[in-house]
Amino acid sequence: MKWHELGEMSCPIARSLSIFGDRWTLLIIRNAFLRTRRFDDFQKQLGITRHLLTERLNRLVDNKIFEKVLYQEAPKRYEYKLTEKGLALYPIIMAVTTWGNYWHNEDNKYPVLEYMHKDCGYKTKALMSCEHCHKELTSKNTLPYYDNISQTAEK
Amino acid sequence: MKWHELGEMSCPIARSLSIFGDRWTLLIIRNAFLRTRRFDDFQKQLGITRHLLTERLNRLVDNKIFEKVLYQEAPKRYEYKLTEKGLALYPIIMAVTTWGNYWHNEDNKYPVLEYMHKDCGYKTKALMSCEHCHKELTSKNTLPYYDNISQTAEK
DNA sequence: TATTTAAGTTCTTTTTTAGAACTTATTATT
DNA sequence: AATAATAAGTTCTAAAAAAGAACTTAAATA
Repeated sequence: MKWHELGEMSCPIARSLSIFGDRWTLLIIRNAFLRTRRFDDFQKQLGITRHLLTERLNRLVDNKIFEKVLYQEAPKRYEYKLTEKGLALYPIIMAVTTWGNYWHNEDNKYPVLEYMHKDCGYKTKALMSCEHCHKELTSKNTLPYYDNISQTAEK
Repeated sequence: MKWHELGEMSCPIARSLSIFGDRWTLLIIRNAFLRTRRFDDFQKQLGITRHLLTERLNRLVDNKIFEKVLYQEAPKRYEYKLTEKGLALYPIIMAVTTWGNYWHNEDNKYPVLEYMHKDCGYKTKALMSCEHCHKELTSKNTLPYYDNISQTAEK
């Protein structure tokens, strides 16, 4: 399967992975959430090659996850700013963080990245919960399905 | 940066990506949640090369996300079953699904994968919420930090 | 006996990634 | 005025990873 084929699958996970299913893209996005916006800053913070960073940023712009915003006229310089679509990736960042913190951290070898919920003022954990009853969602208590089953064939 | 270096970073996102930061691994895990357990079934459903599938399954077993369970004596055959650590990846699957459904789906070209919450009986959306006040967590209202700041240097 | 099933392994080719040096336009420093 | 620094790339070559197809092995089945 090639990249572009992955992007045309009906499964929303496959389509998402056609954008960030690699070693670097979610790290770039993580740093964007930490307010990094410029090419050289991403490059220095991540240690990614300039070549790859160019390619990844272009993909993210093409997919409307970043927008290029002019910040200097001569020579023209742009920064990369998360769009609304990009900001909507936050739950993924939190879910990955939470798993890495508590499950992929044998003997608590690594520090735990905590989250403070500013609205209520408490240190919090991110829970996946039901929008209806607010209880936690797990693989045991949820059932995935396509509404229109005829559209689900992935061939 | 090499794979193994990514796995030794203190950032939980970087460490997580050292396991599933590629095109295939989350798809394998998605299918595992849909009850696929055997080598040939993963291979046929995904279209992944047998070579890569072997490599990925081994990595997942090494990292205790799958366990190999003997299901036949002669010749010995094992199936790949999600461990508790593997099941804990479900919020990531849901977060990726939700984003792909609602944000990476221009003109509703692709079907929306819905979730039913069996406990309350309603069709639901997965929300990232605060374990304390149960309100939704977003990049605007949360603040990430390491408790022990001295451990956070990533070099 | 020949075919099928299941889970890999081996091989070659193609694609991606890593790593380092180079470019371009402008501003700041000596 | 000449030189160095800043910022955002681009252009190379070498190394690593993935794609794709064929082969292996051991037992069950037709």
